[in-house]
Amino acid sequence: MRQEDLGRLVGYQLKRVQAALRAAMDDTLRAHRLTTPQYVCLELLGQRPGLSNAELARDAFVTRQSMNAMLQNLQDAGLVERPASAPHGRALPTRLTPLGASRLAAARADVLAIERRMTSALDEAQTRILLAQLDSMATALSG
Amino acid sequence: MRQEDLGRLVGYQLKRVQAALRAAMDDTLRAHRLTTPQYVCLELLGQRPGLSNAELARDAFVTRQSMNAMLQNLQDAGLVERPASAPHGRALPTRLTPLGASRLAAARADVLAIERRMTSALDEAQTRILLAQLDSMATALSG
DNA sequence: AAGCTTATGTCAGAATCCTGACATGAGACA
DNA sequence: TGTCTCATGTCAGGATTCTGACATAAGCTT
Repeated sequence: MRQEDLGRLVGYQLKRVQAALRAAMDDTLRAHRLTTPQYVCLELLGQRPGLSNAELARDAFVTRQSMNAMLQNLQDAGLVERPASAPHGRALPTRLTPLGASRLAAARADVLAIERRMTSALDEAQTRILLAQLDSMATALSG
Repeated sequence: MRQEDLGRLVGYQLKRVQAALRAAMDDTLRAHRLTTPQYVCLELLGQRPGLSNAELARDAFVTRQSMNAMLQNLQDAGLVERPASAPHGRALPTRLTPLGASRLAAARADVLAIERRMTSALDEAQTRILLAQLDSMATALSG
């Protein structure tokens, strides 16, 4: 097939996998009435309740403005809740509603199935090495 | 449950690396007056001259409409050229102008430096394995 | 106490990208 | 030949995200 130079760059293959993963997640999450960024937001809140908008934005790799709009939608859908006033500073700690928690649990099963399918060619040791390599790549770029 | 921590998911680390890579490329390419998608487009044309808009879109992981707008900008900037009418079918084969080729060469040096920095912790054998793993992950999701 | 720094939430505007739709050109096939 | 299917380029509209900017709140330094 096409054996062009671009395919031998890690950055290009990275983008290719990420695009395929995003498409697979969008397809699956549509049945749960969630977008991929929304799912990431719910997952973060499920594991670390009380995160502020800015913290969520950093961990989801979007801007504060984008995450704020996303939280508005999730709040209107009744999946998350925020206090009207800040208990400390300006940060508004966000939490999942019972509806949001159940929606997350249902969606997570399907997303984990995608993750398993994606890494089906890798055993546990290879996956561990891959995670370490990805971590070193991210820190090499950010740090 | 620590096992289901987001950081232990390959998909999340993938997104993290991709975000860091995109930020690094945006910063570097700004000096060349190029965006990251525009650079990818020029790189594709540099290696496979005469690609159509639809082919470029597929290989750059964007829609035809987005790529078409991108080509309009690159054409206005004098970096690429397209014939006014299609020599066969409806596809308009696009090529780099001399200015586009030189711009690409200058930008490529900086982008390859980022690629090397990103994979600085990996030797040649590890990089080869990583590329193979990423390829298997993409095909497992798409196929 | 006063000023500086940092972080957060928010508003306004623009740029980017996408979904949906339509007409055109080429090849396949009855 | 006529029709069907597929791919391409393009238009219109909307959704998402970003950049830039501002005011507020807490911690720290002087």
